[in-house]
Amino acid sequence: MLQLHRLNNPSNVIDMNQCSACLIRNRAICADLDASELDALNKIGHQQQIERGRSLMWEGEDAHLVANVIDGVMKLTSSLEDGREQIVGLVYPSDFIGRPYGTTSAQTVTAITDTKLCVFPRSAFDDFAKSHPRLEHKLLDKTLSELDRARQWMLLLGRKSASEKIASFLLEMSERLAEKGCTDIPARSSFELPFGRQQVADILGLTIETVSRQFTRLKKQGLIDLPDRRTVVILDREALAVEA
Amino acid sequence: MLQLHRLNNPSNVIDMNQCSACLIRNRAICADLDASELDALNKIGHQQQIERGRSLMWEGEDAHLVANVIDGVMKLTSSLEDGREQIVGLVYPSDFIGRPYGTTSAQTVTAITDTKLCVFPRSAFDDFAKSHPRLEHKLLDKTLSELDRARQWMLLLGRKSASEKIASFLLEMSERLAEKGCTDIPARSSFELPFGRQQVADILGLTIETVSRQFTRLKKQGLIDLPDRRTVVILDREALAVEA
DNA sequence: CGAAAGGTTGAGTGCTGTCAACGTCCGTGG
DNA sequence: CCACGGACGTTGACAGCACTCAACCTTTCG
Repeated sequence: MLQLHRLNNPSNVIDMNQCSACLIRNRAICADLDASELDALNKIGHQQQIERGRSLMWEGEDAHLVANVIDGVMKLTSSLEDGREQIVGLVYPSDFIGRPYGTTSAQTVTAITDTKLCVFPRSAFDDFAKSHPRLEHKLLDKTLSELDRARQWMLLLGRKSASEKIASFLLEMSERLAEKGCTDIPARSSFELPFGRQQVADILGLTIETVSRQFTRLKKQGLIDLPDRRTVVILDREALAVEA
Repeated sequence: MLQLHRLNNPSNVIDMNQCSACLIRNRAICADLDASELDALNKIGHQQQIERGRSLMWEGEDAHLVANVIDGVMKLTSSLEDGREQIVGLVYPSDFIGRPYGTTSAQTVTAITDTKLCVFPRSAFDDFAKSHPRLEHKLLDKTLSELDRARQWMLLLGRKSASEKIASFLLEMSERLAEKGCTDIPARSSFELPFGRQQVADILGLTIETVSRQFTRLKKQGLIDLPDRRTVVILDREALAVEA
């Protein structure tokens, strides 16, 4: 009975407790809120699971919600009419999704892994944000960082060769995934990609064949190892950095 | 004497009057501020001219200031060690420059035309912003829009062919420049590019030769005309849209 | 075991980059 | 007025990188 209550009423005290136990509590936009503010925010939102492959919103369509990723990885994609697709952003735990103060989503948002979200109706969130400067401040800071990251990515897309793209990608992934995993080793050398080859291609603006060829080339040259299709071991980080 | 006073003391009443007479007053981040707030903001900033080709801040270096563009066009660039360069953003009048709450600039900011700026020391601006939610709100809204724009651009860089890039670019430029010019004609068909060919190439992730070839091809096909090296006339907008 | 999804490898082509020559515009100075 | 030089842009020849198409391999799962 209590369980049921928890599931159906996201706006009760127990949910607030969940919030304070939230793993991303310190990094998400709600980090600077106090208990009563958190309670108020909780009243307008709820947690939601979304399974791998499912989309939360679509490019060009009205987006009635915004969300925080609690666990899992999602992708933001833009597409051309003929089906060509580009991944324009990756969303990790504690990252924010959606376009506050706007109506339509400029990208499609899709779960790459099974994902747990904290979802808010956009209009209610907008009202809340406007009256809570500390939350807007956090959101601004995150958005500015995301903009810098997107622009760095533009350099990769516009000016790097396939081999440079792959090397840069592997290095960034090793840093990002280590970051989230909180490993002791400063630069973790073995990690599991949450992406298939096609998604790597969509991230780098390449074809799946080119990605595959570059992976095997790096393996043959001994810079990396690929024990299975998803995990990557960086054997020679220096050499990889030179390629990038 | 009064003139001199105006030039040397940006924080006086006369400057505030300049603000209220500012052409971009309604579109910049200061739009929602009242007279007294504007006065306070004015006390920490000043206007500055920057001539074509000069840079305001450099990639990777500490950026001690942020700014609003009043008039002119600037570019944000990222570069690789070997000199390859990508333009990752264009800054028009009323747009904001710099990274509040951060220390180093992720891009180089350079004037494409002679430019008039409203410059603020970053730390003073940060303090002001933190205590003025309406300004932060404006800034957040602008940043979110800029992020969407950057991501749309990533689709172009990663997935479009040279001809598609050029067509998309010309259409976007015709809209953007018309927007700023406030012409009566809804979709203006003749406009002057503020960029040389090399800069167009840096925007689109192409070489100067490819840009040149695509321009002449479109001219030969009758989709556009190029009366001189800087002005573009769109003759067949439909066909151009099909290419993009 | 068979089928489907995902990944690798090969052959061939074409788009776009590279290198180089030439053309055009414009300001400077003889 | 013309000659010159430099910045900018165009054009051509050629090469190579990455895409396309296709076959085949590997893994997964019913």
